[in-house]
Formats: sequence, structure tokens, C-alpha cells
Amino acid sequence: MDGQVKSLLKKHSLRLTQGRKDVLSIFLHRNIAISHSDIESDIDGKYDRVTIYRTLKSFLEKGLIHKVLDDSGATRYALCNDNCSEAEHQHNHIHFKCQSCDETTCLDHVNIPSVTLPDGFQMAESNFLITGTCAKCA
Amino acid sequence: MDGQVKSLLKKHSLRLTQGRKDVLSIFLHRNIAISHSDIESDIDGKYDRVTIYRTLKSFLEKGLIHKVLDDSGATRYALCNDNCSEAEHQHNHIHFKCQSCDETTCLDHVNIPSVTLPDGFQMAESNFLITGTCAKCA
DNA sequence: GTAACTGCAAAATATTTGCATCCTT
DNA sequence: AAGGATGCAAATATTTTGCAGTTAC
Repeated sequence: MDGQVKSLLKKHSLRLTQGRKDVLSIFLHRNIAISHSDIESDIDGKYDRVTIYRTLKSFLEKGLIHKVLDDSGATRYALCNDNCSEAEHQHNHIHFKCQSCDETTCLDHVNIPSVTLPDGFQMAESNFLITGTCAKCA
Repeated sequence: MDGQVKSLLKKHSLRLTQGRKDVLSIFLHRNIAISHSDIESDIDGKYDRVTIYRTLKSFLEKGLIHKVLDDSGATRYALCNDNCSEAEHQHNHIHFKCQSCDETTCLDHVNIPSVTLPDGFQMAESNFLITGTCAKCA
């Protein structure tokens, strides 16, 4: 796991600092979309709130994580898949938010269906969020 | 238009106050998803910031408007269609956010395709946001 | 008349910026 | 050594809450 953390950071041209390793570990351990405050409570004061904001921003810019839309207003993030880089994101999976346990998961095996847009509209990215009850809470 | 405003408010069991009429008018005039700050700049101090928050909350609870997902963190709202009520929301259209003009529109004629969820997952609502270039900006 | 709505003040939460210091490369 | 990362302070933005006064029904 530690080797994975290092190689992921290196792969995305990010310096190997303890803070980044710890934050990335959280993403790897919890396979759900997490927010700034999730991380803050996980590390429990080990790093400054501002540092976490900047860490997330760096990860975002380098294509290590992506934003997960949420209907509650909270900003959440999830690990990108291997195909993502600073240059281009390649996400085609649906996000599912459970109304019961409040967890947002990436449905990696459910692809976003293609849609036909009206004349003149050009798609760049798409985000699909489904709300409901997850398998654990059903 | 004024009659439409009144009947819409009545239909959703909302008292006819000037503030609500004005806010609802903004939604009717601008057929795009708007945020709290959009409204605030539109009314230009006529009502308190807090009142607008509470107005939006009331509209939301009574099924007059719905939240529109946004990738920038801003919370936006759009008018519900006729089928929505306090009890149930019935949205099946895709939202399109233009990266150029920053406007979010409801693509009323593009339905959200149905997807098959993994075993145990149950869908309640779905939100589909496509980012790209709109017809005006292409 | 009464419950709901509004404005003002203030608190709580979320996010960003500047700067000095420290650490990775 | 140099540029990037961090911590602290503080500014800004966003949203919520309490309370007193006002208004719609």
C-alpha cells in the first residue's frame, strides 16, 4: 500500500510529502467519495485545514482525484482511474449516493449511457448522480 | 405573467408575499438554473440575503424549484415542471452547463436514459449534468 | 387573531490568500 | 540552492439561527 501511494504521487508529478501520502492513503482505504471535512476528521489535527485544501487542489490539478457532484452542496472527491492525467480526464461511471448511509460510491461497472444533444450543443464532460438506497442499506 | 406567479405560489401552498412573487418572477423570466447570488444581484438589495435563502428553502420544500448540480460548487436552482409537488419530484431531463457563458439550462427534450443498477441498489432520483459548449457559444 | 414571513444581528461553516519557514528534489 | 509545501493569521464567501416586528390569510 505504501508503495502504491508513492508510485501514484510520482506518476502525477507530485512531491512525496508526508501530508500527501496520508491524504492519498485515506482515499485508497475508503473506496468512496470523501469531502474535505472527512479528511480533516480522519487525520484529526495532524495537518492544517489549509494544507488539506491545497493538497486536494493539487491532486485535482494533477488528475489524481476528481470532483464528485453532490446534491447536498458538499464538495466530494474520489480517486481517478488509471487513465486520468493532468491533461485529460476519462470518467464514464455513474455515482451513487445512498440516502440512508449518506455514502457516495462510484459504480465503476455502470457506464454513463450516451445521449444525443440538441443541435449545436457539444459535450465535454458528463456527470451522472443517482440517489437512492445502496445494497448495504436496502 | 403576474397571474402565473400567483397561481404557481397558490398551487404550492405558499403565501403571496411580494418577495416570493419577485423571486419567482426571476425564475420565470430567466429560463436557466440560477443561484442565490444571481437572485441577490437581480433584486439589488430589495430584500435581505437571509430572506432569499429562506424563500429558496420554502420553494424547494414545496416542490416549486429543484436543485441543479453544478461542478463549480455553487448551488443552483431551477423551476420544477408541473408534475412536481411537495410529495414527489418528477425530473427526467438533463442539465447542460456551458463552459463558455457559464449558463446552465434544462434540456427538457433530452430524457435521462434508464440505467441498470447493480443488485441491491434502488434508485430514487437521478441527476445528469453535461458540461460543454452550448448552441449560442459554439 | 394567529401563524407565517421578514429584517437585522450574529454565529457557524466553507474556502481562499499572504507571508514566513521548512522540506523535497 | 531553488522552488514547492506547510502552518498560522486573517480575509472572504456561504449558509444557518435567534429574535423582534410585520403581514397574509
